[in-house]
Amino acid sequence: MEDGTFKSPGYCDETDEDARQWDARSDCAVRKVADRIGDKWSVLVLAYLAERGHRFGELWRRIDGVSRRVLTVTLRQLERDGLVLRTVHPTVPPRVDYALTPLGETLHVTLRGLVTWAEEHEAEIAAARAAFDERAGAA
Amino acid sequence: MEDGTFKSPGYCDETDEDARQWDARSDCAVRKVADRIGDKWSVLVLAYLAERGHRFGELWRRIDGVSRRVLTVTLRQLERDGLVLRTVHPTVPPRVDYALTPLGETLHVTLRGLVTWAEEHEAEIAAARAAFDERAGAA
DNA sequence: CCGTATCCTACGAGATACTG
DNA sequence: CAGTATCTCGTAGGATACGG
Repeated sequence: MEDGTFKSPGYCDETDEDARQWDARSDCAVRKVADRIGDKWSVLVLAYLAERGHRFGELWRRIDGVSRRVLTVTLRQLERDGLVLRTVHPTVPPRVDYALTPLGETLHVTLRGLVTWAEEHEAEIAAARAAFDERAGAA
Repeated sequence: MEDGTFKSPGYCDETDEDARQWDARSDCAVRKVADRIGDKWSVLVLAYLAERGHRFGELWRRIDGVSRRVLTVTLRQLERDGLVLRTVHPTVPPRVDYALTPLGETLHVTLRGLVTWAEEHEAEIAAARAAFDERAGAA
């Protein structure tokens, strides 16, 4: 995340032809997107920017808990991947606006599916957890 | 951050009614699902199990790179959340089968959306990166 | 075969202070 | 205001060895 180098050994060097359905093949794509939005804040940033453009400090204030440094890093990654557009206004004091690119918006739409799933099945998961933990406690 | 105007560690104790669209509210659900499948291996496990049931060692061999310990932890979490079913056959040598629960399958379907997105936009992201890195290098 | 128990390291990420 | 520079630390996760 910090440095420019990319991941460790190659996950994406598959040659399986019969595995292209959704398994070995997709770990590549999934891994990539997971590395991108799987961190602690990217999804939140995407969510807020989907709502409307934000200035840096504005974003920072809304996403409470994130440090300026980490927010910066997060935004840089999203910018690097073409998901977020960064606009610097040469004023004083400086002003920087962030917004979603068209590509970023398509991702956001997809992400909503995940959020929806999470919201719809929150109760089921909680129930499963409770049951599991009780079994574990009983044992 | 420390001014108490917001909530520090608790993300999911919201009372906002007007925020239910997709912003502050959804960070809760998204955060939960992200914590669940945002780790290095869960998505892969889900993918393989969606294909068909697997035994432990089978899974371990297919997802090369994961340690037994971490695979165990991953599976336990998924089991705990009701996404994966673990069946122990009281034979000797022991045999343990893993499969997706119905809930797990619904998540898998949703996840495919993300994979599809990643595959469809892989090239765009690569291009954006190249452009970004070049700008960075030029500066 | 299917794990658990330990130990250990690398990296994500918070705190803090400084710059343009 | 919008970052950058350091330092530090918690923890996910790898290696390895042992247990049922």
